[in-house]
Amino acid sequence: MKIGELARRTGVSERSLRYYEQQGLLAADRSPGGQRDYPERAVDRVIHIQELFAAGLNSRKIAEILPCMRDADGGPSEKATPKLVADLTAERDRIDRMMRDLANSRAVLDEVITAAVQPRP
Amino acid sequence: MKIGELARRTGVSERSLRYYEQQGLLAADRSPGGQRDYPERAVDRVIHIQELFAAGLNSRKIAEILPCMRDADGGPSEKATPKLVADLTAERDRIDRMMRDLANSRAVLDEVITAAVQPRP
DNA sequence: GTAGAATCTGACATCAGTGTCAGCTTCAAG
DNA sequence: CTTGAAGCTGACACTGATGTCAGATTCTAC
Repeated sequence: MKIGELARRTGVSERSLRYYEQQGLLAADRSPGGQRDYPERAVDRVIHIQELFAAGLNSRKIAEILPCMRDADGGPSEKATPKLVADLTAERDRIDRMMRDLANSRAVLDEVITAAVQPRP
Repeated sequence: MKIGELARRTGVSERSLRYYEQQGLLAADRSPGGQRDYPERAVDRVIHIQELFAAGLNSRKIAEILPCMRDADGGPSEKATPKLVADLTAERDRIDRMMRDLANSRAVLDEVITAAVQPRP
């Protein structure tokens, strides 16, 4: 599959897909003329990458995690090192914190919205 | 209270406090010599600002919301306009989406961690 | 073979909050 | 008064994923 189709199917821009390759997150074969040729699994991989970006991880960390993830083909190709596990645990804690903060922020917004819709008598 | 104390009490850098003022988020009196003098309520206000930043709102939006928030003194000084309510509702939806995404990302991390700690037989 | 769509590389811009530094002024304690 | 800590302004850097553009090349359908 060429880059245009992958972009269309994942909703990720071609620019970003090339960036992912540059960061070592997403490999691609090349046609004789040099154009990228992605395997079918790239779709899931890109989606995984986006999930991790959405979680606030940077590309370096994502590059470490990806080989340890179970993908469409089955088990992970690498096992996480103790250090990576520690890092990931820290990230998970950070996400937990972020979710609590977001819940709080949501409540703040909600209060403003409610107050505006149903003003004090 | 001067800027150093406010920074210490809120955990926000002096640089950021000055930036908040520049963005119209945080007013301060000035001493005869020109130094900022914050009221006690500024502490809560800064915390509110941080909450909203953490929720992904930018300073423009925060500037719109702040006057509509209930602060230490009681009721909001302004009522949210219909447009602001619509904006805030959209933000709230965005936060909801983000929380779902984070929950998903958390599960992804958790899977990697679990797989590493307790490998398949 | 040729036209047009798709892809390539490389470079520069953006956003927005924050860090940091320089040079100067003000404040407070002795 | 003096001295050192704290504050002020203004400027520049950074981060890091993504947008965008230019100019060249490749692919695909006719």
